[in-house]
Amino acid sequence: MTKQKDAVKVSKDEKKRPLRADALRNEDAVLQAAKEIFLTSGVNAPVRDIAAKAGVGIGTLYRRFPQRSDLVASVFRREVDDCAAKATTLATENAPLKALKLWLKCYVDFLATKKGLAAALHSGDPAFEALPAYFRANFEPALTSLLIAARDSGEIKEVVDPYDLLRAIGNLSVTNNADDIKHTYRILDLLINGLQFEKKTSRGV
Amino acid sequence: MTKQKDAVKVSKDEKKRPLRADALRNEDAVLQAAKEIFLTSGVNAPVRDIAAKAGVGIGTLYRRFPQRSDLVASVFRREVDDCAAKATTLATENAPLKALKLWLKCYVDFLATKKGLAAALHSGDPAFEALPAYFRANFEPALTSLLIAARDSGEIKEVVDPYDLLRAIGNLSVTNNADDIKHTYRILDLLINGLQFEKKTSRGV
DNA sequence: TTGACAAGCGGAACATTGCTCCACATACTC
DNA sequence: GAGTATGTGGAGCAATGTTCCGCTTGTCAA
Repeated sequence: MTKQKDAVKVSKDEKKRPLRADALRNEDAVLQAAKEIFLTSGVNAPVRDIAAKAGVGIGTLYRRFPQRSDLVASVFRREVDDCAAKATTLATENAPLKALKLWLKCYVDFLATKKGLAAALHSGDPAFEALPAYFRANFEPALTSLLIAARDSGEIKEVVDPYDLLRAIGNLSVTNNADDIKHTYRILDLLINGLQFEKKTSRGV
Repeated sequence: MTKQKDAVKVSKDEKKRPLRADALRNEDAVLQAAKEIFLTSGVNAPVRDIAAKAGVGIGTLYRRFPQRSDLVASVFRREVDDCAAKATTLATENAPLKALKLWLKCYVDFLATKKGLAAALHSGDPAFEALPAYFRANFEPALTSLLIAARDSGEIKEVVDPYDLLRAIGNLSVTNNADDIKHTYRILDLLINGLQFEKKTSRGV
């Protein structure tokens, strides 16, 4: 209503005001603390522990994340963002095939830390409903660009459907235990190897 | 130590004494109540509700099932037992193929009520670790005998690997929503149909 | 049938944890 | 520097898992 608000509004593109600096800091601290605690104690860790680790009060945490599940979902989204963003970084710093390999390893590592979350995803909590779509919406383009770059450079012959590949690796990781990650890496090598050569025409069985 | 105890011990095969009659009744009531409540409210339903529905005190429930997860696991085992036992019943009351069909439908229904449990199974709680093995140890023989009977009677041509079939149907059920059970039935019909005819030699792709 | 007592029962009480509320603090605007 | 919207912190509430223990009851020898 007032001039000030309008002035502020102009400087920002949507809401009335930017978040206060301390609020931003706190939000970041909470997400970081939650990420670490989820990793060590699982997604069912007490909210109090997360607030304590982040050095903020419980009220602060709840203002930003009204429900436990909101926090879990935010951490998840943030990690998806990080992992997907790494595709760009890796692509600029490495040859296409190398970038592809490195990123797929990142992806496996990402999955490896999501054990407890798989259970949460199936809990029926509405806060989690959008996560699979978010997952796909971020990872599929990331992998697609890596695959295309590798094919254009001639380092791989085939471009598999990115979603198929993501799912295949996902299934690998889900079925295996935490310490089977070596096994997952080996199968991953096999998959990458397969990408590098002309597909033979399959016949019979 | 005393004669009495020895006498009792002889009449029983393992522990010192049989469970008191009321204790047995209560255990049964709790399992029944838990089964119903898990179905309507999920496996996270309050323990108090279950005790109330069973008409017993909380202490009674906790004596028999020291942890929530013990109760969940017991209910699960009991349902596995029931479902597996039905294979025998159905086999004696029906022609082999009919028995097979009916049992697979039972199995689908069993799976349909296990949505919340899938999440619990991946929660990492040690009480659940043995459940997948229990699942397989009971269902695989049950299905095997039905399949063999149907093949011996000539009603089906192929005997697929029972575990493959169990898993395939399991995956069907997991991927689909609760009201997609009709769809699962249709695919199940297809599978059964496939069993009834000679397998064609596959070629290409 | 009865008495003795171990086995079992029930629920009050405690512990943990998700979440709310509001008096107080502080970053931002002018 | 003052005023105020914004944000903070943690006490406290409610729900729920779990323990504890005095009372009740099924069981069995006599």
